[in-house]
Amino acid sequence: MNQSLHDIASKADSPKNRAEEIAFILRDEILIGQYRAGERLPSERDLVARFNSNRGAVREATKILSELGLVSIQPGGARIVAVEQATLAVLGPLLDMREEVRPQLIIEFVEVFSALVALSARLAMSQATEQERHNLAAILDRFDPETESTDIRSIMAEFMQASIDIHNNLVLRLIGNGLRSQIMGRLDQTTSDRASDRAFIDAMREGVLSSDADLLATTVIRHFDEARKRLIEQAEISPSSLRSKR
Amino acid sequence: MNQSLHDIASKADSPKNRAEEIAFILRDEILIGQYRAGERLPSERDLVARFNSNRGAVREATKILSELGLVSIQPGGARIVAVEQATLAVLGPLLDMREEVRPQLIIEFVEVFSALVALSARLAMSQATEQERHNLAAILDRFDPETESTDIRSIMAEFMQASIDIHNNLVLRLIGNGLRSQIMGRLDQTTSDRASDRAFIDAMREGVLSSDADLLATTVIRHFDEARKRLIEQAEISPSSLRSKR
DNA sequence: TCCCAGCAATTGGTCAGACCAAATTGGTCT
DNA sequence: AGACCAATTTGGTCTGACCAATTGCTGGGA
Repeated sequence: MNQSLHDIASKADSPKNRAEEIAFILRDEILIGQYRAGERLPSERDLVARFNSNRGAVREATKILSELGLVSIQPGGARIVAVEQATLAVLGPLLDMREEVRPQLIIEFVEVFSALVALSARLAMSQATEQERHNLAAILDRFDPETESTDIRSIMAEFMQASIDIHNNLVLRLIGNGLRSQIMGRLDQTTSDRASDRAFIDAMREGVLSSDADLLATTVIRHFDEARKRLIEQAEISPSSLRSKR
Repeated sequence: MNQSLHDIASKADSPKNRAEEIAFILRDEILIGQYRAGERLPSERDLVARFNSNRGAVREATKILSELGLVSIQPGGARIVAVEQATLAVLGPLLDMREEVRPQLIIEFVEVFSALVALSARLAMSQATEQERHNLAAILDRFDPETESTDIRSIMAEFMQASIDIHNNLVLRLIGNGLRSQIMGRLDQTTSDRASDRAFIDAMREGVLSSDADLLATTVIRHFDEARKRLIEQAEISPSSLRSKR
């Protein structure tokens, strides 16, 4: 069977059925740039022939693509839509497929994620109970600079979730869901400065315990800004980083 | 013909085919709370009987729901998933369906949107050319406190888009897409303080022209914070606002 | 040469019916 | 009660057919 493309994509999503299998292959081909935006997707009957399947499965597959915002289906033909108009759900596949945009994409993610963590912390502080603040601090306490096992990334993710549980902002939660499912497990283990991490965590805990929203926000922003600068340096050093346009 | 404008403006999304029709009905029923999370969705064959359709259409419909994150389909049965685990795409329907959560949801949206606008403005300032900054200012200049027609909301939306075009952060763009498509045309025309709006716009323009990212960010945050407070007051005055849990 | 009306092929939308494998269910035996 | 098993239900796959709208070609007229 043809699984070459599938293997690349299988980092996170494994198709549950034939329709998803077809959808994922087509999705990856679109993201790779095999079809240009505005072009027509092969007709359902052609896809049936290509994938040796049936129209039912193919239609379900194209339905998925249209739900991702990658194609626009109309009677007469389906057309490819620019990635810029798609859904957050294309982020993960994009990270898996396009090696050359990975560094830049990760930087962009950090920029947004930091703002959202700062916002979430701020909102949580405005209505957290004593107990809830201690729970947040407990999450931060799990960080241990000695052991390599404790990943500051997972701690931040958990902190984000916990703070969302406090303020219960559904919009923020849904965005968080999207980002988490797309990014989780796709980030490299970049070595970070453990001492700086330690200081960051400590500042966070102080902010949480004293319920100082401003301190929390600035701490988060500053830390992620450093992380961003590190990432940019790495991207500039590594080859094939001269990306102008997507 | 060109129906994009109509599509965006129309409050209720009109199904393009039978599958979407079925999907939207089921989606709304789930969001209303007709099925509880964890419950089983009626079997495909039952749905065929109920909607007087065929399994192909019904399967496409459930595929859409699963893509929205509202149901989890497995051999043996499909189960309803909690709204909290869904996609941003449920926001719009939620605004349309659940009158009682509308005010709270709008407040939550404003909280997130303001943070994103502030971030976007900040990112844009860090790399905008002279020309681009003037374009941003031109958008703000469209605001005219005398005429009722100029909606500050649409100006902010346009400003957001323009700033995204400058920094070109794909993550932020995708989130913006999701929010825009869900919120556009579903917000009431709340009367705002035109004088305060004028001051806000002026401060924004000054920040843009002087490329002062910090001024921009604080201006945005402060203005939306006022808007939020107004919304909270309105929500507390209006009936059925004592919302505890979703 | 250019434009466009009209025709034919293509395309997505809908539908009916069949079989398979996995999961669920309900009853039975221990 | 609990473990086990068989029947039923359920989603997954597949075939083949017809309709309506769109598309694209083509031939005739300006």
